[in-house]
Amino acid sequence: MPELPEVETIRRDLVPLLRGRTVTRVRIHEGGERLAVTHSPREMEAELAGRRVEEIGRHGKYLLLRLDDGRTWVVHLRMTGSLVHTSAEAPAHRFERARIDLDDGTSLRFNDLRKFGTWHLVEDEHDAMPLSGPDALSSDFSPRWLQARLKDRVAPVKALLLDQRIAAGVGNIYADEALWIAKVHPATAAGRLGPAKVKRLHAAVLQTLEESLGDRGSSFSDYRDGLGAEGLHHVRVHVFRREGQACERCGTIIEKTRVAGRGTHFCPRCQRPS
DNA sequence: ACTATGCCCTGGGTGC
DNA sequence: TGCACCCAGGGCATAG
Repeated sequence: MPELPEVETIRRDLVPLLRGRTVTRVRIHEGGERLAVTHSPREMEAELAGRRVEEIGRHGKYLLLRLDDGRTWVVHLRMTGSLVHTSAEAPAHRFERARIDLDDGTSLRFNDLRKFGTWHLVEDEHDAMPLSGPDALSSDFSPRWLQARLKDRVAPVKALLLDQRIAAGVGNIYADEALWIAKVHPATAAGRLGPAKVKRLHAAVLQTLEESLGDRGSSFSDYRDGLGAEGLHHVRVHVFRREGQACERCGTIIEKTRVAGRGTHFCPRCQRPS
């Protein structure tokens, strides 16, 4: 599941391969009717053909391919999507949903087992991500901002960490990791966290995202970087999918439960309810 | 305004 | 070996 560190790794991989390149042809394969949100598959193919990619940006988990006609091609990988640069001749991945051929004879493949990934082609990129707040690695995501967003809320703090309006880019892996680092129980009513704990949680979010980015992301299942390789961070996580194993801080067995409708991993000793 | 729930989708894993 | 069932979850819609 690509979250901020994974999408940023892909972005950095693709910048030198894609910037300044012109799209010669796009093919959305049979069964990809839901991929292009703003256009039909045939329209999307036609609109993208001939466009040059000027810049590649990112906001939260969205990749932003800024085109020479002023529009932005907004790509979201959801849980199982990947965008991998290959030769034109490389055989299709088992779950290839679309291919993008470039003017240097290479191609990009959009692979997505569960078909949840989306493409938008828009004049204003905000239209493609209306519920996104500050990117979690931007200065707009500050301790003060987080404090204000959590104040008086009774929802579990984990649910709010997953809310892209509060911290765009945080997903299930890094929410669990940040809560462990900050020693906060995931089901704590957000408004009950004092300023010191909120500050600790904010720092923990940055820490886990940056550590994973340094490892080129986590490959728990389908995530691949822009060249098709796995990330390295999944072997260094503290709690995510480590239920039944010892907490590396205190030795207590990590538990798995359900919070905000998501699988949630935590240390019952380090992260006592407060 | 906030919170909870269900939907989308499909392969992999489990239990019988 | 085969089959039915359940699980994973980001973003969004909807209900309460």
